[in-house]
Amino acid sequence: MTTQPVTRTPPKRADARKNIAAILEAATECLARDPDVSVNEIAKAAGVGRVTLYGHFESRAALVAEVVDRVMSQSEEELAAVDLSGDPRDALARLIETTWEITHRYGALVVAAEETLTHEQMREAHQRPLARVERLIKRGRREGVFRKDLPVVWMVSTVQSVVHGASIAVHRGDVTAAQAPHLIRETVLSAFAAQ
Amino acid sequence: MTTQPVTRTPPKRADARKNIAAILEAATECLARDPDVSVNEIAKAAGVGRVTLYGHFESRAALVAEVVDRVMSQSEEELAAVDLSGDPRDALARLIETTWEITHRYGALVVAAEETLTHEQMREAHQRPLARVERLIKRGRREGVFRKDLPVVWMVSTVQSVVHGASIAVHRGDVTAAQAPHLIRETVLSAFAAQ
DNA sequence: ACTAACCCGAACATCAGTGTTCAACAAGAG
DNA sequence: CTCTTGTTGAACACTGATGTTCGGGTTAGT
Repeated sequence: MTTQPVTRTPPKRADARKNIAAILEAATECLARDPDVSVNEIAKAAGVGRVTLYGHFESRAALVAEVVDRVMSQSEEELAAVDLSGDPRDALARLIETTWEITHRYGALVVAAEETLTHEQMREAHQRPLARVERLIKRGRREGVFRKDLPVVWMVSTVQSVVHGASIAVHRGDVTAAQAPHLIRETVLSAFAAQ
Repeated sequence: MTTQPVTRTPPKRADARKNIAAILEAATECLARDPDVSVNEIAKAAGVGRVTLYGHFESRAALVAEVVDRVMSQSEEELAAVDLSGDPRDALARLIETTWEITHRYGALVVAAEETLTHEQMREAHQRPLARVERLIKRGRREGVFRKDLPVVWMVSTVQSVVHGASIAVHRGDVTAAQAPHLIRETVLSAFAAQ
């Protein structure tokens, strides 16, 4: 999925590759700020003409899909590198830390994805990171450190809610980005603790 | 603010008043489902011509503002009726119950408001309900039943996050609307409990 | 240096939504 | 009953966005 299908066309020219990279980078940044940003602004931010952009991407939707795909695989990589062994509480804290960084970095990009991608694609995109949290929570319940009186699916959703809420709170200036991970961790772990 | 300025014009005709009511009702329902709904669809849902709608409301923005204003004052009324005395935990549970009902009922209307209203208007709209939660949390901290190691503003934001997350979870079918209040209450109270 | 690939701005077609005008028609208030 | 207010669909202008075409200019690769 993240591996590109082998193109049978001769390799692109150097400046074309550079422009494509610049467009993807600019699009990622722009969409993270404003999910409804126009193609025009993305092209301008990439230092490139709008026509050039359309030369490399079939449509706005295709560009957004490509950006989301890249961000997703990079995020997957980061999340896969998190150590989930040991005390589930510590593991969840580490997972939350990384999840927060990703969420904060890409801000409103998820909104752009929601507006562009199909529900099927969205479900697929959420599947792997969600499954990771779910596995960890289940282990914590088995080991008796997380409560068992709430549905697992709710607890997973709670992690997402609090992380997302923190992103908004930071954007609003209520708390700083530096203290956010601590607040999220403290809140979620208290909510999940077995009594 | 919620009181209409006394119009010096003669009272509207009966069918006009009825149509205005139908439009406001339809707009509330439509916007709660899709914040980007077109004026056309709102008019259709109200069983009225688009021109008629524009005869009663200067613009789409004016209509949205009116809808938000009405919803806000009704919500304010409901929230003001909540008994906030007694054990802060029980009081917060009651407040959460009502907050949940309102959030669930009006769904995506807040998104429509964000897209239409100014930041000033949004801040103003959030001020009163937020202040209510904040006062209650502060009292709970003074009385030693809520933790003091997290910023009050963060705790307020947490309530919002979890309620909003529950709305999404219900919409996604992960949990039912009936069990949502219980889950929210259980989660938030655990997160806020003094250790 | 030559050529194919690429860039770019301007102009165009298209589309969806907003907001307005008009003229015929319907209905409430007195 | 009648007159004023209100409703209506069709048609229009306008806006902002997407996506395309064209022609001339530029640049990377060999």
